[in-house]
Amino acid sequence: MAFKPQPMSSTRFDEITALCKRRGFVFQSSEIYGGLGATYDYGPLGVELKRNVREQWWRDMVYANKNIEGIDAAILMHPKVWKASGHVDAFHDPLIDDKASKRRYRADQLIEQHIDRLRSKGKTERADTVQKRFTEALNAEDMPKALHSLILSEEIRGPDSGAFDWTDVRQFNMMFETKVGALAGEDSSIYLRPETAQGIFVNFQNVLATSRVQIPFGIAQIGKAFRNEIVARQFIFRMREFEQMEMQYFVQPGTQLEAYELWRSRRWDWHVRNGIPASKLRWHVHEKPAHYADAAVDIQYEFPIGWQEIEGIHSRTDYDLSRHQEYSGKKMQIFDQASGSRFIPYVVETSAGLDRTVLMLLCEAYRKDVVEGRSRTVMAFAPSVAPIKVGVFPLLRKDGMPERARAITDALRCEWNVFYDEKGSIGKRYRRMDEAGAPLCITIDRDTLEGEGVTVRNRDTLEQVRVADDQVPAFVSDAMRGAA
RNA sequence: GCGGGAAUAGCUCAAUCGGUAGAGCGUCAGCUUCCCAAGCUGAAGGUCGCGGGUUCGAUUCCCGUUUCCCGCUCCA
Repeated sequence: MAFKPQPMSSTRFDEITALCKRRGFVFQSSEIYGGLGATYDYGPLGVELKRNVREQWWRDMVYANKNIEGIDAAILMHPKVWKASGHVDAFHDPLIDDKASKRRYRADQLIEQHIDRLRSKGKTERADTVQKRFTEALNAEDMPKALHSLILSEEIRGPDSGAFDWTDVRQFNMMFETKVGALAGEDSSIYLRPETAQGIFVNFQNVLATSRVQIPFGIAQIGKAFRNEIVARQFIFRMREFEQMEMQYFVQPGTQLEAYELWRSRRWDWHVRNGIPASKLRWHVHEKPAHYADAAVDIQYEFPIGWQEIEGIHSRTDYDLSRHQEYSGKKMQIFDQASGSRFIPYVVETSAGLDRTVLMLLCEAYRKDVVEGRSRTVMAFAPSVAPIKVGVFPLLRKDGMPERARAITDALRCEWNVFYDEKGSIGKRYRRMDEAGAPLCITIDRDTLEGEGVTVRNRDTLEQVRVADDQVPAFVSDAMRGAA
């Protein structure tokens, strides 16, 4: 996965994060205690935005496809899951820093290179000795320390600096560990899942047996995942606790690339439908897919901080199911009646970051423009994801306008998230709703009391139209579905 | 994780050469105004990021720590 930070042009990104806090989209976690790194909370507007994204995804992935079912697996899973998936090995790297060059290396790889060098110089005996000590160190109780002393005693130097100025070897475990009291065995440590996909794979047979789906079919899930990032920065783009929207699509071996192409375009279109212009999206093809994949591509969005991945579409082969079959001893096969054969399905994965999608929508929606010489800040959300759908105001706080406005608010409240406001000048109230991203504002004026209907103000065009009272719900409905 | 910078009201910032802090905006209460914020009045809100040290006294000086920003580094 390529992560190339671009030079920050980022007053704009800062402005967006500031607005998020000011208006209640996103707060830093545990702020009153000084904050917890790379962890954020969603405020009243943020939670609505996030819920809307989640619902749009579920609608498009689960309801819109008769062969896709949803699940909601636990965050805690049996430790063997992560052995089977390869995460235990892949997430435990012993790392060491060269203080001179400020570069970081895998400690085990430094030693392996050292051994290779000895061999190529013909110092076979010496290489064997080091190899033996290396193997011992890897199995040592304090493996990082053992590797460290081996690097020191062999006087292995920094490959880039030639210096001999190392930090300690530290093990960066990307998975969060926690304890389960009742778990049998020598170790009660278990992990908070680093991805939601495995919850789908381990339930593959359960879903197959209970939901009458037939291959090809998909299992969808939205849920939290946890990664102990070494460097976690850039607001909610990279968090230690984050939420994924994943769908694993199970297909006949040999048809995976067809499914891969299908989901590539489906996922791209979904982002466009949420209001992201295609010009701000691009494909990023993995030249060297991960060990389990035969094809992999990311959808990237052009954030103010540069092009960054928001979703991956990966053809994962039968790697995961095969591994679970091997580690669990349970069959992960499907019986094909037509041919009478059994096979382990291939899997095409769509894996989108929910928080990243939210951040993308925030960045895309944010704009400043000028209305009659006055600047305004607008969150131009698509109606489908806007946290507040309609603001309702009495033009004046008298003559029965507030009562009338409240009645209209209550009528809309059961279907839409509406916001009633009678404070301050009408212009100020419009601007407040602009910052919250409400697509429509309804204003009750004297003519409304005379039976002339209400005015509906469009956030983006600032146009106002008069709508009869009894037509308001239908008008709002149409607007929210994009008809207006 | 390393190096550099920063941290004062919700936000943007000021002041105190060491003697417990102000403004604008925002928020709240009211007034005014029939349609695009910065009209009027009033109020709330800060142990000056946190902990320790020096001092009669620390927001100010020193040390540590946390968080944020920038650069590097890492990432299935």
